[in-house]
Amino acid sequence: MPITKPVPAVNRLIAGLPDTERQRFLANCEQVTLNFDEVLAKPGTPLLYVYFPTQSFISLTTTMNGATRLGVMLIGEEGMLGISLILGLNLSSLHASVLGPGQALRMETAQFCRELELSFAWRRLLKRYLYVMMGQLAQTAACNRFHLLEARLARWLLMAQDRAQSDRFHVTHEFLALILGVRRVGITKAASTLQKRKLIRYRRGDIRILDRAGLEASACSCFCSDNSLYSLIMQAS
Amino acid sequence: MPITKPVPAVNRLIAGLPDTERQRFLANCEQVTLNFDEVLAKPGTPLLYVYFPTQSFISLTTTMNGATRLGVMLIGEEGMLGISLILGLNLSSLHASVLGPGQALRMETAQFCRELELSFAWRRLLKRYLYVMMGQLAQTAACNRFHLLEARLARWLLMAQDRAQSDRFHVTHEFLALILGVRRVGITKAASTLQKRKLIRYRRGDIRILDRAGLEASACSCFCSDNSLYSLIMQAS
DNA sequence: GCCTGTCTGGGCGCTAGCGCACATAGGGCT
DNA sequence: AGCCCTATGTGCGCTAGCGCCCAGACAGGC
Repeated sequence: MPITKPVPAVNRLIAGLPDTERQRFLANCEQVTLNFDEVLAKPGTPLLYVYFPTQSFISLTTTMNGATRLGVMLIGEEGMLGISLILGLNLSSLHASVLGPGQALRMETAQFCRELELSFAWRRLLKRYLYVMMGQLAQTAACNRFHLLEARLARWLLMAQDRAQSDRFHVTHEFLALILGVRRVGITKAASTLQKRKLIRYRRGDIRILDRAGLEASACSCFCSDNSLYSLIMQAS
Repeated sequence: MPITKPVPAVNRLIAGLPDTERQRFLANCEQVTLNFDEVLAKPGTPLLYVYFPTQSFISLTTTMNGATRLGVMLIGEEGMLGISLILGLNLSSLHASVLGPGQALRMETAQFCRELELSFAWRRLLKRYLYVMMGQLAQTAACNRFHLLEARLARWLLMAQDRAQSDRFHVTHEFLALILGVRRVGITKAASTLQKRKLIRYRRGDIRILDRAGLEASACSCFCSDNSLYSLIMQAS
């Protein structure tokens, strides 16, 4: 069995459960390693498992006309994949793939539905999480419309850093272009500006955040708004 | 009491309830007239009433930094205002104002919560409606990113026509600019192209759809996707 | 060592939409 | 009638990002 990081590998949603429920839930979960670029959900198909990233993170993208894609959400240890089950629907409308490889907990969807029925705490928590997601979705929509690429890129890098729980992660310009809905060259230009300002450093897909504060200053306010909304709703008694 | 239109004034969500529940629910509703530009919800504040438009429609917009706004959703007889209550939160994250004046049914939020607790059918219906809204939100995000203004305008006009249940309604270029997140001049340009092509006609804020089929051809595919998603999810047994 | 595939950088002409400023026209009010 | 306010139309220079293409640079496999 591989040695895990010294940091306890938890998921914030699961951590939000009352002690006894959490124990029971964890006992029914399965620990898995997610590999880079692994596809966990396709639009229009049901999910087999729900996932709770602990040290990995997942990217959700919309698909238009089957071709064009656009990143709409990033899921790390603060969230889960499969939230639509709280609405009683096992149907993904988005594409989900692994962006940050690593550990996650998972559970079969049928089993998870049973857990939901049993646990008021789970339902309450996940309804709140869904509310936050909707808020962030609306925020992202506006962000894509109004903010300049450099600011959006900075925002995204910060979000990724939080979810990777590390100041380095792997993502190429090509991939960023797909997620932010721009050309690859656009990313190259924006990223190299950030690099010249010593905020980040990258080399063949390995990105490293050098100056988080500076990056926050370059990012649009959406990053802040998202975080405020999350803590406002999720920690509310 | 004013004479209503010959068309039966119903709301599709309410119509989706089983007969006995619908009767009871309607008995507890209040019929109101919504006035143009009336504000029904502000971000960060609780709702007093939930609204079910029957012949009116409501526009939802995000607010960024308090200033810039962007339309994200349109609510007519196919939907409701106050869906976040299904998540157990009485908190609007969006701005809601009346765009198409007319009749609507409303209920106090506290009362509505009680109805939700009592009715499995309501919960099921509204969870599905929320799922559809999320899908449409993601679609709109991508639409705003990729599609040209003229197509987005055409899409919006079609959505408004459906919700107004009429081929004419009132909305100025200025307002459209706000909702679509562009300059007023941009709307003037796009709208006059549509007018030259005899798809629409407008004069001082009074818009009339002349050629729906033609407009559909000019609109982006998002209009179709939205409708498909709605009927797929809402009519499913 | 070489070769191939992936990743990053840069140039060039183009367009949608921006910001700003001004012009015209209809409707309602006095 | 005269006036003002709102709604629409137009012109001009500017920029972010597009599409396309090619160049260099590094890594891994043979």
